[in-house]
Amino acid sequence: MADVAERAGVSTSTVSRTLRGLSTVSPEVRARVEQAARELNFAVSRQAASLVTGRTGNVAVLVPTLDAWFMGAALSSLAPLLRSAGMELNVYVIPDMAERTSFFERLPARRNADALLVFSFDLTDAETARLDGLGMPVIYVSQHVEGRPSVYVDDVAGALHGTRHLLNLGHRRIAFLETVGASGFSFSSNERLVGYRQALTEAGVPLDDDLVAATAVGDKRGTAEVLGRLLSLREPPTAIFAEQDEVAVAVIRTLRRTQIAVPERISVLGFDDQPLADWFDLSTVAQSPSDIGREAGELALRLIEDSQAEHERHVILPTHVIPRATTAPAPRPQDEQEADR
Amino acid sequence: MADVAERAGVSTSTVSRTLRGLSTVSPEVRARVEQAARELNFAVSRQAASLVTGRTGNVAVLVPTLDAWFMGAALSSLAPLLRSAGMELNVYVIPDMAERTSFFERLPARRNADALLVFSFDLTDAETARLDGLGMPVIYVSQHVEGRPSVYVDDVAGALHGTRHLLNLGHRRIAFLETVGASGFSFSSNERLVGYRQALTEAGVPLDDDLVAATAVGDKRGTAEVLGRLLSLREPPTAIFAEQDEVAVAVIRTLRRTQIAVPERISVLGFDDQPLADWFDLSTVAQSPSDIGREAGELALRLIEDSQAEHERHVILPTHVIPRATTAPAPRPQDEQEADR
DNA sequence: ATGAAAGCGCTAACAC
DNA sequence: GTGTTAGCGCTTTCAT
Repeated sequence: MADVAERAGVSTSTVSRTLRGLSTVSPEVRARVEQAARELNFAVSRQAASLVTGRTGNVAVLVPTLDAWFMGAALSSLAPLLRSAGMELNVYVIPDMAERTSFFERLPARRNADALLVFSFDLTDAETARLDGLGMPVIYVSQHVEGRPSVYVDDVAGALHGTRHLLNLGHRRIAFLETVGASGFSFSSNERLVGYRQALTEAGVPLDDDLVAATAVGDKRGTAEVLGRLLSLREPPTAIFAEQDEVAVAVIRTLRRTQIAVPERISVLGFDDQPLADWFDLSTVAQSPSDIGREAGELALRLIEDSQAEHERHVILPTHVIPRATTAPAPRPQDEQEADR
Repeated sequence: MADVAERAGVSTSTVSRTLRGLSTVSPEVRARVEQAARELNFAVSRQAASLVTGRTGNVAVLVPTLDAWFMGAALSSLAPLLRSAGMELNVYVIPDMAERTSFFERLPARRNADALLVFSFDLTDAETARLDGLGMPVIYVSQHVEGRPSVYVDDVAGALHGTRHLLNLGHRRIAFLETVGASGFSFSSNERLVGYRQALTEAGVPLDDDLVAATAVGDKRGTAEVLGRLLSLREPPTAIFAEQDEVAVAVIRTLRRTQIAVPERISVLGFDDQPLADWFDLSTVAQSPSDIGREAGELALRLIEDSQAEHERHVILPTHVIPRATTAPAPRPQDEQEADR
C-alpha cells in the first residue's frame, strides 16, 4: 500500500480511504490512486485490514457433507449472495463424529469469520452453548433452535399436505417411511412424522404404528425388508410416503422388481423434489434449498451488520406438493372388503 | 494472547511457541500455558499470525457450481484433507460469465490464500496468465494446462475403453453424444471424442460424423431431436455412448418412451458413474471425483510447502468401465443385412 | 481533504 | 528454554 501511496504521491491513509470508497477523497486524488493501484496490481490484504477493523470478511458454514443435493443447491445460492456483499465463504465439512467433536473442541472458525451458518445438524445443548460463546452470530439452517436465528422449511405442513394429497386420492392405509440418517444429518424426521399423523387424524383415519417404518438411504436390503414387512400386514398400505426422494425411488424400484405396479397398486410419494424425482416421475413434496440458502445468507449479513437485530428470528419456508406419475387413486376399497367377506 | 501469557506467568513469545507446538518449550511451562489458554477459551488469530508469517492458512477453490455431483464429491474428499493439514477451505463459486469476468478482474483470492485450485474451467490464455501472476501455486483440476500442475482423469483412455466395450459386444454403428455445457464447465468433450475415434479406428470401423451429435444436460427436447436424427439415419446406431451419465439417462428415457427397448435394440453407455447411473442400472465409464479431489489437495499442500517442487506435475487418474444393464450384444447383423437385400 | 502516528495480535530474530 | 523487541500491512484517531 505504501508503494501505491508513493506512486500516487499521497499518504497511505488516503490510499486506504480511496480503496474503501470513502467519500472524503477528492475526485482528482481518487483517480490518481486508483490508477496507481491498478498499475501495481495492488489488492488490500484482508488479513491486515481485519486486524484493525476486527472484521474478517469471512462467513463460515458448517456442513455435514457437500456430497448431497441439498447442500449443493443451498450453497450455490448462498455463495454468490455473499460474494456480492464482499464476503468470502469458508466451508467446514464435518462428515463424521470424530470431525464433529474436534470441530466443537477447537472451534476453528473462532476469530476467523464474522458469522457462522450451521447446516442440518441435530446439535446437543452443549454444542449449541459452545457456539453461543463463539463471539459471532450463529444461524441455524434446516433446524429450529430455540431462541436462536434459524432458517428452515415447514416440515410439518409439508408432510401434512403430502399426506392429504394421498388421502384425497382415496388412500386410507398410508405408510410413512422415515430415513435414519448418517453423520448427524437431520432429516427433520420427527416434524414430518407429526405432519403425517396430523393429516390422518384430521381425516379420521386411525393411526397405526405398524405403518411407520425406517430405513437408510442406499440400504437396498433394508428397504426391501421393510417393504416386505409392510406388504405382509393384514391390511397392507396402498400408499407409501417416504420422507426423502432417494428412499421413495428405492421403494419404487423394489416394488416394480417385485411386479407390484406403481402407482396402480401402490402409490409412492417422496419429499424434497431433487432432480432424481423428475428422472423417476416421482410425486413429491418440494422444498427449495436455494431459497433456504438465500434466506440464511441474507439473515447472516443482517446479523453481521447488527448482531442484536433479529436475534431470535425464525424464517420458515413453504413446501408444495408436486403430483407426478407415482401417485394415483387408491385401488377401489370395495375389492378389498369383498375379499374379506 | 497477552492475557494467556499473564495467567501462565510467561511471555507472549512462549505462549506463541507453545500453541504452535514448537519443541523448545519445557513440558512444565507448556502444561501451564495450555491450561491458561483453555481456561480463557483462547484461539490464535489467523489474521494476525498471517500478517507476520505471510501465510494465510487458506486454500481457495474456484468452482463453476456446487450443485453438481462431481463438485460435491471432489470437495467432500478435499475438505477433510485440508482440515487435517490445518488449512481452511475458501470457496469461490463462479456460475456465469459475469462472475467469472469479475473474478479474474479483481482476483479476490489474491493475498488471501496460499494456493488456488481451479476446477473444471476452460480457461483462456489470458486468464491462465492472470493466475500466473497471483503469487501463489495454482493447481488446475479436471483440465490439462500446459506447464502448470494439473490433476485430471484420462478421458481419452476412458472413452477408448468405453467404446471398446461396445465394440466387443458386436456394435459397429456407435453414436457419440457430446454434452454442450453451460457456464464454462469443461466436460472434457474433445478428449473423450478422441478416445472414441481411436477405438473405432483401431477396430477398423469407419468414422461417420453423422454419428456424432451434441446436446445439453436437461434439454429434453433437444435430446429427443438429436435421437430422432440418429435413428432416422440410413444405418442407425445400435449403441449410443453419451459422455455424461445424465445425458445417457435422458436418452434411455426417451428411447423407452418411444418403445425402443434398451438394451435389446439399442445399447446406451454413460460416463461418470454418478449415483444416478446406479439408479438406472446404467453401464458407464467410471471416474472418481473423490480421488481427483484428494490428489489435487495433496498436490496443493506440497506446492505450498515448496512452490518449486512439482512445478509442472500432471497427475492423471484412471477410469474403468462398469457394465450394468443398458449395454448388451448388438442385434444380430445378418438381420439388418437381410433387410437391406 | 489529507497526513502523521499509534496500534491491531501476532511471530521471528536476537539476546540472555 | 525463555523474554525483549521490532515489525507484518493495514485503519483510525487526531491534527492540520
